[in-house]
Amino acid sequence: MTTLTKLEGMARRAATMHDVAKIAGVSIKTVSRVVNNEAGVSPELYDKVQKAMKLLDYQHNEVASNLRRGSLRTATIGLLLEDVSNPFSSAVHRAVEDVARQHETLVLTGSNDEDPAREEEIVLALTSRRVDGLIVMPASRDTGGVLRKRQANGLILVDSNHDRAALLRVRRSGRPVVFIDRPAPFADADSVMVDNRVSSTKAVLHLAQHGHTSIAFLGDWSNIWTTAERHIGYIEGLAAAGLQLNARIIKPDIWSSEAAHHATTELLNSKNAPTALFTGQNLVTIGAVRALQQLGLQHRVALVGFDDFPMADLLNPAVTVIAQDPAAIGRAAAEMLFARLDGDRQPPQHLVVPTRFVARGSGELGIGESGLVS
Amino acid sequence: MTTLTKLEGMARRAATMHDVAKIAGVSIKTVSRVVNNEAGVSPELYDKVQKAMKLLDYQHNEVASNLRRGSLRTATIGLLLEDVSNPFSSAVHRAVEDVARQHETLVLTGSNDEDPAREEEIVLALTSRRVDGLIVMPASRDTGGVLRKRQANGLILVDSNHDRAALLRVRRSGRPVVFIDRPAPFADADSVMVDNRVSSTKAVLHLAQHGHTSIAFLGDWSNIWTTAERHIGYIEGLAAAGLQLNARIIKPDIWSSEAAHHATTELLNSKNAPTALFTGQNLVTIGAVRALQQLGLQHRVALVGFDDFPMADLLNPAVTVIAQDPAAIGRAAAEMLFARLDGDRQPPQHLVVPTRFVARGSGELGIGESGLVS
DNA sequence: CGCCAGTAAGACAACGTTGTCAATTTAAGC
DNA sequence: GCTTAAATTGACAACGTTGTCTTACTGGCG
Repeated sequence: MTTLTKLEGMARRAATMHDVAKIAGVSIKTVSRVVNNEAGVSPELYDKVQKAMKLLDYQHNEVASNLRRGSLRTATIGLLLEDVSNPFSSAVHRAVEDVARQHETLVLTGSNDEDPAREEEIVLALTSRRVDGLIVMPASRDTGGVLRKRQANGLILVDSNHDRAALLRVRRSGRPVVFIDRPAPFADADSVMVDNRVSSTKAVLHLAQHGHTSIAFLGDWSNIWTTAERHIGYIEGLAAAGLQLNARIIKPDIWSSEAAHHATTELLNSKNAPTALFTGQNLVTIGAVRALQQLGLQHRVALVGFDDFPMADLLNPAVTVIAQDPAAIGRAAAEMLFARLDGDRQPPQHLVVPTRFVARGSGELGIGESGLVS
Repeated sequence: MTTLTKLEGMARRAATMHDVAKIAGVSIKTVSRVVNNEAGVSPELYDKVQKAMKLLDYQHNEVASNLRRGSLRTATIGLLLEDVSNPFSSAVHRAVEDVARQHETLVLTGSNDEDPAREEEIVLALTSRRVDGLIVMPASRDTGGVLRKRQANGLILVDSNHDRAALLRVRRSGRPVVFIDRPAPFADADSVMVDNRVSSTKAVLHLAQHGHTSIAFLGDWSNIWTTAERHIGYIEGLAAAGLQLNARIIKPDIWSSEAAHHATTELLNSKNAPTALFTGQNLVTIGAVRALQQLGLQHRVALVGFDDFPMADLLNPAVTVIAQDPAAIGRAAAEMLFARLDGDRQPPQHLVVPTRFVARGSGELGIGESGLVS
């Protein structure tokens, strides 16, 4: 009664240890030992089991294995981004994947589209699949309430009151979460960000040094934390340069490249048009470039953008930017996460990854100058 | 003996149905019924269970659930790309995610970097986590053997002999696999691609129509299937236009933007330099643009590139391309996959997604012309 | 020859869940 | 009041694996 059994149910079902054991004529536990390379299996049986596994195309079921072992590790982490197809996000993704690979871990991704409800949905889906940890770029678009309040002496950021129930639950369950790009919504979580404020201040000072006194700000949704920080940096830059704040050349809440195109055109067609632009995000910069080209002003109006973008160096003039290093951000976040998974119990870390100011031409145009190149 | 039990082991362990049942004073099966919204639970018990779940922060364990239900669905699919941070790949990723969302499914991603060994590794990791299906952009870089053979009358593609053991196993286990961008390595799998050959022929004819008789080809690694197809399309285009094939203006195996830069410079500095370029890939096009700009020839040498890229329309001249629609490819592939998962038993489908020829200027430069813009 | 240590192998329960079926309660019909 | 059907509820096994413990065997030593 060792091997002779009609293999009836072979229809589609994947082979299990039971099947292997039956074929090899050993107990299921012995198969388990072989699979897990445990000691105490005689060479003959080891061989038999190996052959049976090959014959049946046995594939180890990690799901069941993890369940039995106490669901300690699924070797899977979750990565929540704004949009996986955004170049910034996808560069982060790749860096995270590379670190995860070193830990034999796979990455489950989701795009929240800045929608906190969608974010909750994804977090729930991730945790029900028992991911070991989470890297999250928290959504910050508002669902109704007010996120940001103006106060007499500047801007104060008010924490959003979306209920991050699912995220909170993850924290409480003891699984590590690292936040990227934006501050952690909970006090006790790690985060990796760049210094949006200081970088923006530098950009404005750079433009001021080239003689500009009328510098516009074009920003993404102002309830996004990074946008607000960059806005504050802009204001501080003007102050540091001794320039006036002029609300008429501040364009907030630009949600697309097209909107940026429109806003830029309007701005430059107005009386007292600015002589320099500081654009607070990727797509905004691109829209502004398009508008400048259409107006034929690309060599007369200076431009510095936050976030680098592909081809920025091939445009004419090439675009000066504050470049973030998404790969460094992703790598740092992933390394933090795996450190936590390996038992690191330090107090929460808040890493700041430096930005790089890349002068390419568009930010170095002086007043009235016509810096023709090629 | 209903609720009074010392909650000792509450340390870290996530709450299970057992815990909920104990608190609610019902059987575990009743909890299961509530969780799964099965009929036949009285309002009172339903309420009690709900309260207990909230109290304990109960989170359903899909892993165990799936195990019991027969591992039929994990509501997770695998997506294998060349590199998640490549714009083409990430656009595909996003489209796949959107379709997956409609099916309440998460996406596990991996980058194979054109390395078949890495691909096998990821496939193994994915299947051991029991993904429901796979979308794969098959790696085609060679690991030693010869993939492509020249024959007297053109190029013949030879199937690679990497052992795709893991992928084969997936197929045999009955789980669906859809291949994208490149043909399926097995006869019985679905695929979604563009017609690289015909599109390339069109590009060459377009250049010929603008008077060019000396049209160069710059291609990616020639053992990548798409590259080979585009090469064939190029040759067929020349033939259709009645032009000579000139091996000295064909530059194969360009592996980076920098290499493309170098190859282009060399080409245009040689005697009998071509008057038009057809670049067979994204990064190659970008390198060529950079070289043309540096040589000051961007308005004298025509250029058509395969694959659209960001900012192509903002360059001067704007770059004419054959644009693929990665979102359409991803969407189609995901829809095919879910159809299979829902029981579709049609013979293998091979979908061809159309390309779009986008004339922007660089491809419309005539011989000797100097099409100055702005 | 008997005893003990050491190794190899298997029996069994358990991980957290759900399918099956039996037990219990409730309501209704005569 | 008694029978019967319907609705609730729970006991138990099972999914595929691994941890724990027991059993069977080997050989060495006194």
